[in-house]
Amino acid sequence: MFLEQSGNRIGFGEGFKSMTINLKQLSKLLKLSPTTVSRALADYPDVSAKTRARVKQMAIQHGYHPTPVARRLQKGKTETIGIVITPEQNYFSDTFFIDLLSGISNQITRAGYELILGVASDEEHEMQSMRRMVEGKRVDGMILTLIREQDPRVGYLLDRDFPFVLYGRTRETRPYAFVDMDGKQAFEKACTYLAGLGHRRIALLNGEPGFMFPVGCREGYESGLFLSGLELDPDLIREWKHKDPSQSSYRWTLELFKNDNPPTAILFQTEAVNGIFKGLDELNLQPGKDVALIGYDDLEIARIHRPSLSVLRPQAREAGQRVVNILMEVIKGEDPGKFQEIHQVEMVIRETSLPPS
Amino acid sequence: MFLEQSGNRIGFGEGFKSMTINLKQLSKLLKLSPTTVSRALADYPDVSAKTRARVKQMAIQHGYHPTPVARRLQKGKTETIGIVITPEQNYFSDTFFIDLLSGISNQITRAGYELILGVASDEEHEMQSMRRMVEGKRVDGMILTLIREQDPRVGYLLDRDFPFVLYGRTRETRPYAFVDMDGKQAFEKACTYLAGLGHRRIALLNGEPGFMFPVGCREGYESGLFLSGLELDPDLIREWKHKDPSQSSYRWTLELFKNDNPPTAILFQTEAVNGIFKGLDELNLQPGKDVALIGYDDLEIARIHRPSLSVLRPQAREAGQRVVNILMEVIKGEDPGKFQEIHQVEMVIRETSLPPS
DNA sequence: AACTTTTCCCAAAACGTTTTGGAAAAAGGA
DNA sequence: TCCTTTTTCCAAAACGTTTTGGGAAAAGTT
Repeated sequence: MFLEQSGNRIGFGEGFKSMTINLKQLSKLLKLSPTTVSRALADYPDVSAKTRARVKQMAIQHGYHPTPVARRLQKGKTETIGIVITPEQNYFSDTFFIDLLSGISNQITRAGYELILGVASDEEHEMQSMRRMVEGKRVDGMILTLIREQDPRVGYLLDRDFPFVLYGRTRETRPYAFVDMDGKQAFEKACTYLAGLGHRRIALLNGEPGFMFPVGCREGYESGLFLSGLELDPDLIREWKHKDPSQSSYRWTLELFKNDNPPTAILFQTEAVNGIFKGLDELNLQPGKDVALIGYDDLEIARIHRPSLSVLRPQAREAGQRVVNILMEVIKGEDPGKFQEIHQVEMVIRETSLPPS
Repeated sequence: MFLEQSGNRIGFGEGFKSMTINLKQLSKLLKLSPTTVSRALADYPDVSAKTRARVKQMAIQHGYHPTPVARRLQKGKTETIGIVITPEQNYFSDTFFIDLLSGISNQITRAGYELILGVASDEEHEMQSMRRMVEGKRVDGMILTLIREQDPRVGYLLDRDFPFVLYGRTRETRPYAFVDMDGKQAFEKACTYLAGLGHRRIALLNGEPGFMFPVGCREGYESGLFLSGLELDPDLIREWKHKDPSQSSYRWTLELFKNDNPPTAILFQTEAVNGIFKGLDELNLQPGKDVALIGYDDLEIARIHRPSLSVLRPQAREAGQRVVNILMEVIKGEDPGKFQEIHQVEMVIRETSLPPS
């Protein structure tokens, strides 16, 4: 292999300075001032239609793009949004989260902004990664996910008056912007639906305590039982762990059926479905037939499993887009308290939500 | 809710300009020139130890961080690395990919750089997202994953002499930097191991054609057969699709066992394991007992499944770190052809790799 | 024709750093 | 003491934009 051929790529250490034309050069080419060229490209009204066209054409011809770094310095904005993920908490196995991220990313791009990603191994690093972004002046705003009941990140950002939007909610009295799914309404709907089918023993295999989402799930579950005239039986409520959803939900599934009066239906987050299937299999119970199942989140497995899983389906992409749009408003200086959205969740009935046998 | 209380957060539209102290202010406080302060913080030798200490102390006291945007402009670098993911191709269900990303992210942070993320819905958007980063002067270098045999991204970047590193390889004669797992060696090892146990009919349920990784897997598989004195039977090779690994691998599993002389062992990428388990279940075959299984990638399911799955385990975190370190060298101007790493993959024997019954 | 308004353009400043190219002060050597 | 070297600091320029605050020319008005 001839390595000599790489001799012509010297000087890439110059980064964005090399390669392309800049404003001054372009303006020289056009025999105009940089001012006019800049304003022409930005569609200011004080440059004639003719020169504007000429400028734009020349810009395209030479592939000119204003260097973002320079614009950012002048504008005093980073044009950048930060997000920190913690794979430890297994959020990622979710196609749901990817959809959310996809909505976020696309909307950010549309706004001409950038999304910078931090990957933290635990709660402490999560905070550390966020502080680097905020105090290091690397972002104009933050997006937070996987919110805890008491979430130090929220207090931190509120104290600094730094723009942010939550996907989810937390226990905090000061106003802040968020987009959340109506987990309560979703679980209430699923619960009353099952009760309507005749189920009397409905279990809840809930997410990890400490996080905010399971709180709403439980509220919806209890409210659903109440509306259906059913008693709450604490023995029918269990909580799995983020660290290994499959393992813990498997154990708790077995546990649920040790009951003298076992459940005929289970509500849960779809993340936990593998453990549940495994548990039911071991108990020789057919999912959907012997035990009705409704999961929250429409993961791939829900669709491909036979019988296919009835689910509650949050619109993650849309939510992601809303999060970004709201964050842009907050960055502009709008009052975050004005932006508190709770999105409805649709229920998709498939094969695992039959009446009790 | 009293919204008036947010009256004190006016003016955040100023972005990073507000909030914190800048170099000039800090230098005034210290009665030094900005030059000296800057150089003191950067540990230049031409500032006395005493003032250096004084400067650093004051900087910490006031929480001063040089504004990255300004530094980038001056240095002519974005201090930013780009990566584009395409969830469509289902890469993300992999804890493996998260580990890779985690290694990448941490190493980038350590270098004081930023990782910007693009999320593309398909191949075309993938290219578009990358072009935005490269031509828009938003990054100093790119990281590419999920490489295809013919990958237009590689040609594009080579043509522009733009720094990049592949996680994976492609068919390209010009020299480029990459970090790859030795899929060939891994599959060869797994294959000879199974043959050593007495298996004579070993199937390969390979990844999607068009991508580069399955090419190595197949080579290793064939080489393993050869080394073990076994014939290659094309009927024992099938390929699933990225779009729905479970569904397609399920179908191909059933297909494999329609054979008059069915396999007693299957090699595959762990992504496809759900489909395989389902297929075997339907055929009343016990994984591990009736059919030996070795998957590539140590996903959660491999560990928690009973029987637990024997796997080939790539060190994703380390690979991610290497990718970044190499990219930094390439950005500095080093010859990319010098950096071509192939990492060994270890085999973890668990419960699904027994001799044939 | 003289004055006013509108249209179109531009020079200079600013954004917050780092780097360049000295220069003054201190220390060392004769 | 005078000259040389070393130490320590700094003013000014530069990075590539956008914005500010006009100003000249053209068009409209009387």
